[in-house]
Amino acid sequence: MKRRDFGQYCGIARALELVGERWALLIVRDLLVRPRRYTDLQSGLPGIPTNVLSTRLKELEQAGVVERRVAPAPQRGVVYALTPVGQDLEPAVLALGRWGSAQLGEPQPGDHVSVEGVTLNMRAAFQPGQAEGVTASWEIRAHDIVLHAVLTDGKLESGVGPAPEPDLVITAKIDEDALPSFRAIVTAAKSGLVELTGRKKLLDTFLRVFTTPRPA
Amino acid sequence: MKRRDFGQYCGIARALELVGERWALLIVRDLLVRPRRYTDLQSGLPGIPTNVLSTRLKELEQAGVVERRVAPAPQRGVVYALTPVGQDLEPAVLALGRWGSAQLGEPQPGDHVSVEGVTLNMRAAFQPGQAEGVTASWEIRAHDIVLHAVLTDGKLESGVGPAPEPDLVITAKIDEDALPSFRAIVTAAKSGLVELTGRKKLLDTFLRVFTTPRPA
DNA sequence: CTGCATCCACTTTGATACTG
DNA sequence: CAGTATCAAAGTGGATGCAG
Repeated sequence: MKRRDFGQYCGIARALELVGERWALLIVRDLLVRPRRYTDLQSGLPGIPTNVLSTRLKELEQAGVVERRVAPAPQRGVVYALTPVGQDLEPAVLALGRWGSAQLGEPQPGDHVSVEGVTLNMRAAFQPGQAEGVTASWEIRAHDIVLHAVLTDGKLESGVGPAPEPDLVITAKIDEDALPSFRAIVTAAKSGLVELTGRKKLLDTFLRVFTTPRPA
Repeated sequence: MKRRDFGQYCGIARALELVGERWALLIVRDLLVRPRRYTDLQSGLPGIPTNVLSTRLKELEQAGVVERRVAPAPQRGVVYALTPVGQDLEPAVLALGRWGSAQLGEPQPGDHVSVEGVTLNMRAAFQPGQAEGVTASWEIRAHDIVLHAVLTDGKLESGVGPAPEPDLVITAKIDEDALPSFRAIVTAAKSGLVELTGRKKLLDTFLRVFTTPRPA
């Protein structure tokens, strides 16, 4: 397996050699949220050819970014997860996501949204400066998407699924045929198109702590 | 010109659609340092096929990342520069560069180093926390590479070429046949393999402010 | 079922040559 | 200087096959 390189001794070039190929960073994005199986990745990345997914996983494994685990006793099967090196990609992925979010136009017909995507876009929107000292937890729901954000003294933990004891559950009322993207959720929240269960005042906190800078 | 997209309404996917193709971010890297002409880019990116450079520049222009300027009176010709949107990519490029720098092994035979690469790797190594309140300027030299870093009350300005009135000129003594990468420069500085002109105590400051985390 | 491998049409890349 | 033209090789997307 010969790697095509850029012939530059440079951190950026190296990064692109390791995770710059098509679909690679989207695989990493999904794995940043939680370990996934082959078919999970496949369905979370609509349009990825199966052989490309297979190839990428091998390359990422060889690059030391992804780890292939054969799950043990109970639910056996293969699970892909990020190595510590792979997890170190999070700041870079979030930075890219911030920039990309500002360049998002309207959803194209055929676009999909995954929980992983929404979770990462939420993390990208996180403003540590606005969160200092804040402790609170949210559960966010839209269509069939459920995720949570837990702030503990300004530190963020986030992931898929319900929060254990959410201070506030935000259910965004998004049009049946519209996409439940993070942006759409925030827009809904700003317009009051949400159902709130819990400490309703924490909605403003949420909107302050998770801010997508307006696209120019 | 049909864009292949990822079918996801997600900031990361959007970013990859706009600047995720081969060579694109390296072009952006070079332009983050200074506007360049076609042939400058070509020689700074050894190995890029000319038709690919041409195609990328058109795509990046259409994406609103790069601007094609026909230079006026004196030195006429075409100059490529980043738009404000393109400049907003800097945090993402630096984050990728930080990660990639940690994954750099030894230079491969045939690897090149460009001033643009060194400059960006230096910016990626910048630790704002260590620079608070610091005002100083350095000129860094190695082989035929010359760049500068000017800290004004903790704010960094950096670029190619000599500094106007450098507080310290650091000339790294790097083996004739070794690459003058930023990493090599830092290594040389740590080993005292440098020639210093000016306020020699600022070498330690430099090393503290520009720190590449050790690769694991 | 999951986790791929194989096959094939199509597109992109890389290398080189050439032009206004 | 600033690209276009050409063409072989590699990579991608889509469909299908198949073992555990």
